[in-house]
Amino acid sequence: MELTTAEENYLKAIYHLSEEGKKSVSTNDIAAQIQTKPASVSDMLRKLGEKEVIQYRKYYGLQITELGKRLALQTIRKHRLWEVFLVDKLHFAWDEVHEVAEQLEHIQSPLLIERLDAYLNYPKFDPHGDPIPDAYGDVRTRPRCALNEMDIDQSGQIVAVKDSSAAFLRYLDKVGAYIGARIKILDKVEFDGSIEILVDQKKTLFMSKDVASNILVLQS
Amino acid sequence: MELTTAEENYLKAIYHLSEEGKKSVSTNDIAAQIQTKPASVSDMLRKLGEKEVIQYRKYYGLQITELGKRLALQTIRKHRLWEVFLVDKLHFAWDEVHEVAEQLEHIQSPLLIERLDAYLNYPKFDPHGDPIPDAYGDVRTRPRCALNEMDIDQSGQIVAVKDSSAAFLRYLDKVGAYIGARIKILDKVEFDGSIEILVDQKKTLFMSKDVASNILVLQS
DNA sequence: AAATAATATTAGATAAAGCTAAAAAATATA
DNA sequence: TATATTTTTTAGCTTTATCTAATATTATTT
Repeated sequence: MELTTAEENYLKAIYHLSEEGKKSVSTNDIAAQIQTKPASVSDMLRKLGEKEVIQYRKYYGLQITELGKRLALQTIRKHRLWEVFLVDKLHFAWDEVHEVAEQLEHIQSPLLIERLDAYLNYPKFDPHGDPIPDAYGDVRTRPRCALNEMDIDQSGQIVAVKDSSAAFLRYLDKVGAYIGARIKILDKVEFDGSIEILVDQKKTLFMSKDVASNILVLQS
Repeated sequence: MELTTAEENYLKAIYHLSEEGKKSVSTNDIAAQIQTKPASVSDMLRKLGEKEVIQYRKYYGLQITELGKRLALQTIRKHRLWEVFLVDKLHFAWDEVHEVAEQLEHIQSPLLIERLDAYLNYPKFDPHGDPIPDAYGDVRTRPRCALNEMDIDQSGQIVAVKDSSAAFLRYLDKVGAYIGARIKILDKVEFDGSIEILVDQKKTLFMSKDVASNILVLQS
Protein backbone atom coordinates (compact mmCIF):
# COMPACT_ATOMS: atom_id res chain seq x y z
CA MET A 1 0.00 0.00 0.00
CA GLU A 2 1.68 3.14 -1.25
CA LEU A 3 0.43 6.57 -0.36
CA THR A 4 1.47 9.87 -1.93
CA THR A 5 2.68 12.70 0.25
CA ALA A 6 -0.69 14.44 -0.09
CA GLU A 7 -2.55 11.27 0.84
CA GLU A 8 -0.33 10.80 3.89
CA ASN A 9 -1.09 14.35 5.01
CA TYR A 10 -4.83 13.89 4.65
CA LEU A 11 -4.75 10.58 6.46
CA LYS A 12 -2.72 12.03 9.30
CA ALA A 13 -5.18 14.90 9.64
CA ILE A 14 -8.10 12.48 9.65
CA TYR A 15 -6.42 10.34 12.27
CA HIS A 16 -5.74 13.32 14.54
CA LEU A 17 -9.30 14.63 14.16
CA SER A 18 -10.71 11.16 14.82
CA GLU A 19 -8.72 10.90 18.03
CA GLU A 20 -10.11 14.15 19.34
CA GLY A 21 -13.16 12.22 20.40
CA LYS A 22 -15.63 14.02 18.16
CA LYS A 23 -18.53 11.96 16.93
CA SER A 24 -17.37 12.24 13.32
CA VAL A 25 -14.86 14.06 11.18
CA SER A 26 -16.32 16.58 8.75
CA THR A 27 -15.06 17.65 5.36
CA ASN A 28 -14.82 21.21 6.65
CA ASP A 29 -12.76 20.13 9.66
CA ILE A 30 -10.26 18.40 7.44
CA ALA A 31 -10.10 21.37 5.08
CA ALA A 32 -9.39 23.69 7.99
CA GLN A 33 -6.79 21.34 9.46
CA ILE A 34 -4.69 21.06 6.34
CA GLN A 35 -5.40 24.50 4.94
CA THR A 36 -7.24 23.54 1.83
CA LYS A 37 -10.74 23.83 0.38
CA PRO A 38 -13.63 21.47 1.16
CA ALA A 39 -13.91 20.66 -2.55
CA SER A 40 -10.37 19.31 -2.57
CA VAL A 41 -11.12 17.27 0.53
CA SER A 42 -14.16 15.62 -1.09
CA ASP A 43 -11.99 14.56 -3.98
CA MET A 44 -9.35 13.12 -1.73
CA LEU A 45 -11.86 11.29 0.46
CA ARG A 46 -13.06 9.41 -2.58
CA LYS A 47 -9.48 8.41 -3.37
CA LEU A 48 -8.72 7.39 0.21
CA GLY A 49 -11.92 5.37 0.22
CA GLU A 50 -10.81 3.52 -2.90
CA LYS A 51 -7.50 2.77 -1.23
CA GLU A 52 -9.45 1.47 1.76
CA VAL A 53 -7.68 3.54 4.35
CA ILE A 54 -11.04 5.07 5.22
CA GLN A 55 -14.61 3.91 4.87
CA TYR A 56 -16.44 6.61 3.01
CA ARG A 57 -20.00 7.17 1.91
CA LYS A 58 -20.65 10.56 0.44
CA TYR A 59 -22.74 13.00 2.45
CA TYR A 60 -22.69 10.38 5.20
CA GLY A 61 -19.31 10.66 6.80
CA LEU A 62 -16.15 8.67 7.10
CA GLN A 63 -14.38 6.31 9.40
CA ILE A 64 -10.72 5.52 9.40
CA THR A 65 -10.00 1.80 8.87
CA GLU A 66 -7.49 -0.34 10.75
CA LEU A 67 -5.21 -0.13 7.73
CA GLY A 68 -5.58 3.64 7.66
CA LYS A 69 -4.83 3.90 11.36
CA ARG A 70 -1.70 1.83 10.95
CA LEU A 71 -0.45 3.96 8.08
CA ALA A 72 -1.25 7.22 9.86
CA LEU A 73 0.64 6.02 12.92
CA GLN A 74 3.63 5.17 10.76
CA THR A 75 3.72 8.74 9.50
CA ILE A 76 3.26 10.12 13.01
CA ARG A 77 6.04 7.87 14.24
CA LYS A 78 8.37 9.23 11.60
CA HIS A 79 7.39 12.82 12.31
CA ARG A 80 8.02 12.50 16.02
CA LEU A 81 11.30 10.61 15.67
CA TRP A 82 12.60 13.34 13.38
CA GLU A 83 11.53 15.95 15.91
CA VAL A 84 13.57 14.20 18.57
CA PHE A 85 16.52 14.11 16.21
CA LEU A 86 16.25 17.80 15.44
CA VAL A 87 16.07 18.80 19.09
CA ASP A 88 18.41 16.27 20.69
CA LYS A 89 21.08 16.08 18.04
CA LEU A 90 20.86 19.26 15.96
CA HIS A 91 19.86 21.50 18.86
CA PHE A 92 16.75 22.94 17.29
CA ALA A 93 14.41 24.73 19.66
CA TRP A 94 11.12 22.90 20.19
CA ASP A 95 9.26 25.63 18.33
CA GLU A 96 11.45 25.25 15.21
CA VAL A 97 10.96 21.59 14.44
CA HIS A 98 7.46 21.25 13.08
CA GLU A 99 7.83 22.48 9.49
CA VAL A 100 11.01 20.51 8.91
CA ALA A 101 9.54 17.35 10.42
CA GLU A 102 6.51 17.82 8.16
CA GLN A 103 8.89 17.35 5.25
CA LEU A 104 11.08 14.64 6.75
CA GLU A 105 8.13 12.44 7.70
CA HIS A 106 7.52 11.66 4.03
CA ILE A 107 10.95 10.16 3.35
CA GLN A 108 10.40 6.51 2.41
CA SER A 109 12.93 4.15 3.92
CA PRO A 110 12.07 1.65 6.60
CA LEU A 111 15.77 1.09 7.24
CA LEU A 112 16.29 4.79 7.85
CA ILE A 113 13.60 4.95 10.51
CA GLU A 114 14.79 1.76 12.17
CA ARG A 115 18.33 3.13 12.39
CA LEU A 116 17.20 6.59 13.44
CA ASP A 117 15.12 5.08 16.24
CA ALA A 118 18.11 3.11 17.49
CA TYR A 119 20.42 6.11 17.15
CA LEU A 120 18.08 8.20 19.28
CA ASN A 121 17.90 5.40 21.81
CA TYR A 122 14.31 4.40 21.17
CA PRO A 123 12.67 7.55 22.54
CA LYS A 124 9.12 7.18 23.82
CA PHE A 125 8.06 10.84 23.57
CA ASP A 126 8.75 13.72 21.22
CA PRO A 127 9.89 17.20 22.32
CA HIS A 128 6.27 18.26 22.88
CA GLY A 129 5.57 15.25 25.07
CA ASP A 130 3.56 13.35 22.48
CA PRO A 131 4.08 9.60 22.49
CA ILE A 132 6.02 7.98 19.64
CA PRO A 133 4.24 4.92 18.21
CA ASP A 134 6.44 1.85 17.89
CA ALA A 135 7.20 0.13 14.59
CA TYR A 136 3.91 -1.79 14.83
CA GLY A 137 1.89 1.34 15.44
CA ASP A 138 1.33 0.73 19.12
CA VAL A 139 1.14 3.88 21.22
CA ARG A 140 1.64 3.88 24.95
CA THR A 141 -0.39 6.77 26.33
CA ARG A 142 0.01 8.23 29.78
CA PRO A 143 -2.98 9.44 31.76
CA ARG A 144 -2.83 13.20 31.60
CA CYS A 145 -5.12 16.12 32.20
CA ALA A 146 -5.19 19.75 31.14
CA LEU A 147 -3.64 22.10 33.67
CA ASN A 148 -6.81 24.22 33.86
CA GLU A 149 -8.83 21.23 35.05
CA MET A 150 -6.76 20.68 38.18
CA ASP A 151 -7.84 21.90 41.60
CA ILE A 152 -6.02 24.02 44.14
CA ASP A 153 -3.22 22.20 45.99
CA GLN A 154 -3.05 19.40 43.46
CA SER A 155 0.39 18.81 41.98
CA GLY A 156 1.98 16.98 39.09
CA GLN A 157 4.45 17.21 36.28
CA ILE A 158 4.11 18.88 32.89
CA VAL A 159 4.28 16.05 30.33
CA ALA A 160 3.04 17.56 27.10
CA VAL A 161 1.51 20.50 25.28
CA LYS A 162 -1.67 20.45 23.24
CA ASP A 163 -0.80 23.42 21.03
CA SER A 164 2.58 23.06 19.33
CA SER A 165 2.58 26.39 17.54
CA ALA A 166 5.82 28.31 17.64
CA ALA A 167 4.11 31.27 19.32
CA PHE A 168 2.81 29.17 22.21
CA LEU A 169 6.04 27.25 22.68
CA ARG A 170 8.11 30.42 22.72
CA TYR A 171 5.78 31.85 25.33
CA LEU A 172 6.33 28.78 27.51
CA ASP A 173 10.07 29.11 27.07
CA LYS A 174 9.86 32.74 28.15
CA VAL A 175 7.91 32.07 31.34
CA GLY A 176 9.94 28.97 32.16
CA ALA A 177 7.35 26.24 31.74
CA TYR A 178 8.95 23.17 30.23
CA ILE A 179 8.21 19.50 29.86
CA GLY A 180 9.26 17.70 33.00
CA ALA A 181 8.66 20.67 35.29
CA ARG A 182 6.98 19.80 38.61
CA ILE A 183 4.05 22.05 39.35
CA LYS A 184 1.46 22.71 42.04
CA ILE A 185 -1.74 24.71 41.75
CA LEU A 186 -1.58 27.62 44.19
CA ASP A 187 -4.69 29.52 43.20
CA LYS A 188 -7.56 29.54 40.71
CA VAL A 189 -9.54 32.63 39.78
CA GLU A 190 -13.20 31.70 39.45
CA PHE A 191 -13.99 34.70 37.27
CA ASP A 192 -11.82 33.94 34.24
CA GLY A 193 -10.34 30.54 35.07
CA SER A 194 -6.77 31.90 35.23
CA ILE A 195 -4.42 30.15 37.66
CA GLU A 196 -1.33 30.63 39.74
CA ILE A 197 1.12 27.72 39.90
CA LEU A 198 4.35 26.91 41.66
CA VAL A 199 7.04 25.62 39.33
CA ASP A 200 9.78 23.35 40.66
CA GLN A 201 9.06 24.60 44.18
CA LYS A 202 10.81 27.82 43.30
CA LYS A 203 8.93 30.12 41.02
CA THR A 204 5.28 31.17 40.90
CA LEU A 205 3.60 31.72 37.59
CA PHE A 206 0.29 33.26 36.57
CA MET A 207 -1.38 32.08 33.42
CA SER A 208 -4.69 32.46 31.61
CA LYS A 209 -7.15 29.60 31.32
CA ASP A 210 -6.40 29.53 27.59
CA VAL A 211 -2.73 28.89 28.21
CA ALA A 212 -3.38 26.39 31.00
CA SER A 213 -5.76 24.40 28.84
CA ASN A 214 -2.93 23.75 26.42
CA ILE A 215 -0.59 22.31 29.02
CA LEU A 216 -0.97 18.64 29.93
CA VAL A 217 -0.06 17.31 33.31
CA LEU A 218 0.60 13.91 34.82
CA GLN A 219 -0.96 14.18 38.27
CA SER A 220 0.86 12.94 41.32
CA MET B 1 14.56 31.34 -6.83
CA GLU B 2 12.51 28.29 -5.98
CA LEU B 3 12.90 25.01 -7.81
CA THR B 4 10.60 22.02 -7.66
CA THR B 5 12.00 18.60 -6.80
CA ALA B 6 11.87 17.60 -10.47
CA GLU B 7 13.65 20.77 -11.53
CA GLU B 8 16.35 20.19 -8.92
CA ASN B 9 16.89 16.69 -10.25
CA TYR B 10 17.20 17.84 -13.84
CA LEU B 11 19.57 20.64 -12.89
CA LYS B 12 21.74 18.29 -10.86
CA ALA B 13 21.93 15.88 -13.81
CA ILE B 14 22.82 18.73 -16.16
CA TYR B 15 25.50 19.94 -13.77
CA HIS B 16 27.05 16.48 -13.47
CA LEU B 17 27.00 15.90 -17.22
CA SER B 18 28.48 19.35 -17.84
CA GLU B 19 31.34 18.59 -15.46
CA GLU B 20 32.22 15.43 -17.32
CA GLY B 21 34.10 17.58 -19.80
CA LYS B 22 31.97 16.76 -22.79
CA LYS B 23 31.57 19.49 -25.38
CA SER B 24 27.86 19.79 -24.70
CA VAL B 25 25.06 18.05 -22.86
CA SER B 26 22.47 16.38 -25.08
CA THR B 27 18.80 15.85 -24.47
CA ASN B 28 19.35 12.12 -24.77
CA ASP B 29 22.16 12.17 -22.20
CA ILE B 30 19.92 13.87 -19.68
CA ALA B 31 17.05 11.50 -20.41
CA ALA B 32 19.35 8.52 -19.83
CA GLN B 33 20.81 10.01 -16.66
CA ILE B 34 17.48 10.58 -14.92
CA GLN B 35 15.61 7.68 -16.48
CA THR B 36 13.05 9.59 -18.44
CA LYS B 37 12.14 10.23 -22.09
CA PRO B 38 13.79 12.84 -24.33
CA ALA B 39 10.40 14.47 -24.87
CA SER B 40 10.09 15.16 -21.16
CA VAL B 41 13.59 16.59 -21.12
CA SER B 42 12.80 19.04 -23.93
CA ASP B 43 9.85 20.30 -21.95
CA MET B 44 11.87 20.75 -18.82
CA LEU B 45 14.73 22.48 -20.63
CA ARG B 46 12.33 25.15 -21.77
CA LYS B 47 11.19 25.66 -18.19
CA LEU B 48 14.72 25.73 -16.82
CA GLY B 49 15.62 28.23 -19.52
CA GLU B 50 12.77 30.48 -18.44
CA LYS B 51 14.00 30.27 -14.86
CA GLU B 52 17.45 31.23 -16.15
CA VAL B 53 19.29 28.37 -14.53
CA ILE B 54 20.37 27.29 -18.01
CA GLN B 55 20.81 29.11 -21.31
CA TYR B 56 18.78 27.22 -23.83
CA ARG B 57 18.18 27.51 -27.55
CA LYS B 58 16.24 24.67 -29.01
CA TYR B 59 18.05 22.26 -31.30
CA TYR B 60 21.23 24.17 -30.45
CA GLY B 61 22.13 23.00 -27.01
CA LEU B 62 22.31 24.33 -23.50
CA GLN B 63 24.71 25.81 -21.04
CA ILE B 64 24.29 25.93 -17.31
CA THR B 65 24.35 29.49 -15.93
CA GLU B 66 26.20 30.69 -12.83
CA LEU B 67 22.87 30.74 -11.00
CA GLY B 68 22.16 27.20 -12.15
CA LYS B 69 25.58 26.03 -11.04
CA ARG B 70 25.08 27.55 -7.62
CA LEU B 71 21.70 25.91 -7.17
CA ALA B 72 22.95 22.54 -8.41
CA LEU B 73 25.85 22.70 -5.98
CA GLN B 74 23.46 23.44 -3.13
CA THR B 75 21.56 20.26 -3.91
CA ILE B 76 24.78 18.27 -4.27
CA ARG B 77 25.96 19.68 -0.95
CA LYS B 78 22.79 18.50 0.73
CA HIS B 79 22.97 15.08 -0.89
CA ARG B 80 26.54 14.49 0.22
CA LEU B 81 26.05 15.79 3.75
CA TRP B 82 23.12 13.42 4.19
CA GLU B 83 25.27 10.56 2.88
CA VAL B 84 27.87 11.34 5.53
CA PHE B 85 25.14 11.38 8.15
CA LEU B 86 23.77 8.04 7.05
CA VAL B 87 27.18 6.35 7.07
CA ASP B 88 28.84 8.03 10.05
CA LYS B 89 25.88 8.28 12.39
CA LEU B 90 23.32 5.70 11.27
CA HIS B 91 25.90 3.11 10.16
CA PHE B 92 24.56 2.63 6.67
CA ALA B 93 26.91 0.84 4.29
CA TRP B 94 28.24 3.08 1.52
CA ASP B 95 26.21 1.18 -1.05
CA GLU B 96 22.93 1.79 0.80
CA VAL B 97 22.90 5.56 1.00
CA HIS B 98 22.18 6.80 -2.48
CA GLU B 99 18.41 6.31 -2.78
CA VAL B 100 17.72 7.75 0.66
CA ALA B 101 20.00 10.73 0.05
CA GLU B 102 18.15 11.31 -3.25
CA GLN B 103 15.06 11.94 -1.16
CA LEU B 104 16.68 13.84 1.71
CA GLU B 105 18.45 16.28 -0.60
CA HIS B 106 15.12 17.92 -1.44
CA ILE B 107 14.21 18.88 2.11
CA GLN B 108 14.05 22.67 2.23
CA SER B 109 15.54 24.17 5.35
CA PRO B 110 18.76 26.17 5.33
CA LEU B 111 18.92 25.90 9.12
CA LEU B 112 18.76 22.12 8.93
CA ILE B 113 21.72 21.91 6.57
CA GLU B 114 23.73 24.40 8.58
CA ARG B 115 23.16 22.39 11.75
CA LEU B 116 23.73 19.07 10.07
CA ASP B 117 27.03 20.29 8.67
CA ALA B 118 28.15 21.40 12.13
CA TYR B 119 26.93 18.17 13.70
CA LEU B 120 28.96 16.13 11.23
CA ASN B 121 31.97 18.33 11.92
CA TYR B 122 32.07 20.07 8.57
CA PRO B 123 33.06 17.07 6.48
CA LYS B 124 34.92 17.79 3.25
CA PHE B 125 34.17 14.52 1.44
CA ASP B 126 31.26 12.12 1.25
CA PRO B 127 31.52 8.34 1.75
CA HIS B 128 32.43 7.85 -1.92
CA GLY B 129 35.21 10.40 -1.73
CA ASP B 130 33.34 13.14 -3.57
CA PRO B 131 33.96 16.66 -2.28
CA ILE B 132 31.18 18.45 -0.39
CA PRO B 133 30.62 22.00 -1.65
CA ASP B 134 30.55 24.63 1.10
CA ALA B 135 27.54 26.84 1.81
CA TYR B 136 28.63 29.22 -0.96
CA GLY B 137 28.96 26.45 -3.51
CA ASP B 138 32.74 26.37 -3.51
CA VAL B 139 34.22 22.93 -4.10
CA ARG B 140 37.77 22.08 -3.19
CA THR B 141 38.88 19.36 -5.62
CA ARG B 142 41.90 17.18 -5.14
CA PRO B 143 44.06 16.15 -8.08
CA ARG B 144 43.21 12.56 -8.73
CA CYS B 145 43.59 10.04 -11.50
CA ALA B 146 41.91 6.80 -12.46
CA LEU B 147 43.70 3.71 -11.17
CA ASN B 148 43.95 2.21 -14.66
CA GLU B 149 45.98 5.21 -15.87
CA MET B 150 48.81 4.70 -13.41
CA ASP B 151 52.07 3.00 -14.35
CA ILE B 152 53.86 0.10 -12.74
CA ASP B 153 55.57 0.96 -9.45
CA GLN B 154 53.60 4.14 -8.95
CA SER B 155 51.77 4.40 -5.67
CA GLY B 156 49.06 6.47 -4.05
CA GLN B 157 45.92 6.39 -2.01
CA ILE B 158 42.38 5.57 -3.04
CA VAL B 159 40.39 8.77 -2.56
CA ALA B 160 37.15 8.23 -4.44
CA VAL B 161 35.08 6.05 -6.74
CA LYS B 162 33.57 7.12 -10.05
CA ASP B 163 30.76 4.56 -10.06
CA SER B 164 28.67 4.65 -6.89
CA SER B 165 26.32 1.82 -7.80
CA ALA B 166 25.59 -0.65 -5.02
CA ALA B 167 26.94 -3.52 -7.11
CA PHE B 168 30.30 -1.87 -7.63
CA LEU B 169 30.63 -0.71 -4.03
CA ARG B 170 29.80 -4.14 -2.67
CA TYR B 171 32.41 -5.64 -4.96
CA LEU B 172 35.00 -3.24 -3.55
CA ASP B 173 33.96 -4.17 -0.02
CA LYS B 174 34.38 -7.83 -0.87
CA VAL B 175 37.89 -7.49 -2.28
CA GLY B 176 38.94 -5.07 0.42
CA ALA B 177 39.43 -1.88 -1.56
CA TYR B 178 38.29 1.11 0.47
CA ILE B 179 38.70 4.85 0.49
CA GLY B 180 41.93 5.73 2.22
CA ALA B 181 43.70 2.50 1.25
CA ARG B 182 47.33 2.93 0.17
CA ILE B 183 48.06 1.16 -3.07
CA LYS B 184 50.95 0.43 -5.42
CA ILE B 185 50.78 -0.83 -8.99
CA LEU B 186 52.59 -4.17 -9.19
CA ASP B 187 51.73 -5.22 -12.71
CA LYS B 188 49.74 -4.19 -15.76
CA VAL B 189 48.59 -6.60 -18.44
CA GLU B 190 49.02 -4.95 -21.84
CA PHE B 191 46.45 -7.22 -23.47
CA ASP B 192 43.32 -6.26 -21.52
CA GLY B 193 44.50 -3.45 -19.28
CA SER B 194 43.89 -5.44 -16.10
CA ILE B 195 46.21 -4.73 -13.18
CA GLU B 196 47.68 -6.17 -10.04
CA ILE B 197 48.02 -3.87 -7.06
CA LEU B 198 49.41 -4.05 -3.54
CA VAL B 199 46.96 -2.82 -0.90
CA ASP B 200 48.28 -1.42 2.38
CA GLN B 201 51.58 -3.23 1.79
CA LYS B 202 49.88 -6.44 2.71
CA LYS B 203 47.54 -7.82 0.16
CA THR B 204 47.74 -8.15 -3.61
CA LEU B 205 44.67 -7.68 -5.72
CA PHE B 206 43.88 -8.33 -9.37
CA MET B 207 41.29 -6.22 -11.09
CA SER B 208 39.97 -5.61 -14.58
CA LYS B 209 40.57 -2.34 -16.40
CA ASP B 210 36.86 -1.65 -16.07
CA VAL B 211 37.02 -1.82 -12.29
CA ALA B 212 40.30 0.10 -12.10
CA SER B 213 38.91 2.92 -14.24
CA ASN B 214 36.24 3.53 -11.60
CA ILE B 215 38.70 3.92 -8.75
CA LEU B 216 40.30 7.33 -8.25
CA VAL B 217 43.72 7.74 -6.71
CA LEU B 218 45.69 10.58 -5.21
CA GLN B 219 49.22 9.88 -6.40
CA SER B 220 52.13 10.11 -4.03
C1' DA C 1 23.98 17.19 -52.88
C1' DA C 2 20.45 14.01 -51.81
C1' DA C 3 19.01 10.42 -48.95
C1' DT C 4 19.16 8.36 -44.58
C1' DA C 5 19.78 8.24 -39.75
C1' DA C 6 19.92 10.30 -35.43
C1' DT C 7 18.42 13.72 -32.34
C1' DA C 8 15.27 17.08 -30.61
C1' DT C 9 10.85 19.20 -30.28
C1' DT C 10 5.85 19.65 -30.46
C1' DA C 11 1.13 17.98 -30.08
C1' DG C 12 -1.99 15.79 -27.59
C1' DA C 13 -3.11 12.55 -23.42
C1' DT C 14 -2.94 11.24 -18.69
C1' DA C 15 -2.63 11.56 -13.63
C1' DA C 16 -2.16 14.09 -9.27
C1' DA C 17 -3.61 17.85 -6.62
C1' DG C 18 -5.34 21.95 -6.26
C1' DC C 19 -8.95 25.82 -7.26
C1' DT C 20 -13.83 28.35 -8.12
C1' DA C 21 -18.52 28.21 -9.01
C1' DA C 22 -22.64 25.61 -9.28
C1' DA C 23 -25.58 21.89 -7.75
C1' DA C 24 -27.17 18.55 -4.41
C1' DA C 25 -28.04 16.80 0.11
C1' DA C 26 -28.58 17.33 4.96
C1' DT C 27 -29.67 20.28 8.88
C1' DA C 28 -31.78 24.01 11.13
C1' DT C 29 -35.41 27.42 11.49
C1' DA C 30 -39.60 29.62 10.99
C1' DT D 1 -43.95 21.15 6.87
C1' DA D 2 -41.83 24.41 4.01
C1' DT D 3 -38.05 27.41 3.71
C1' DA D 4 -33.49 28.84 4.59
C1' DT D 5 -28.87 27.76 5.78
C1' DT D 6 -24.97 25.00 5.99
C1' DT D 7 -22.34 21.32 4.36
C1' DT D 8 -20.79 18.45 0.86
C1' DT D 9 -20.14 17.10 -3.67
C1' DT D 10 -19.65 17.66 -8.67
C1' DA D 11 -18.22 20.01 -12.89
C1' DG D 12 -14.90 22.17 -15.15
C1' DC D 13 -10.35 24.47 -15.22
C1' DT D 14 -5.17 25.01 -13.95
C1' DT D 15 -0.47 23.46 -13.13
C1' DT D 16 3.26 20.10 -12.94
C1' DA D 17 5.36 16.28 -14.74
C1' DT D 18 4.97 12.46 -17.21
C1' DC D 19 4.12 9.64 -21.61
C1' DT D 20 3.54 8.22 -26.92
C1' DA D 21 3.34 9.43 -31.56
C1' DA D 22 4.24 12.64 -34.99
C1' DT D 23 7.08 16.29 -36.83
C1' DA D 24 11.08 19.10 -37.37
C1' DT D 25 15.94 19.82 -37.39
C1' DT D 26 20.67 18.50 -37.58
C1' DA D 27 24.24 15.15 -38.71
C1' DT D 28 25.97 11.36 -41.45
C1' DT D 29 26.45 8.63 -45.49
C1' DT D 30 26.39 7.42 -49.79
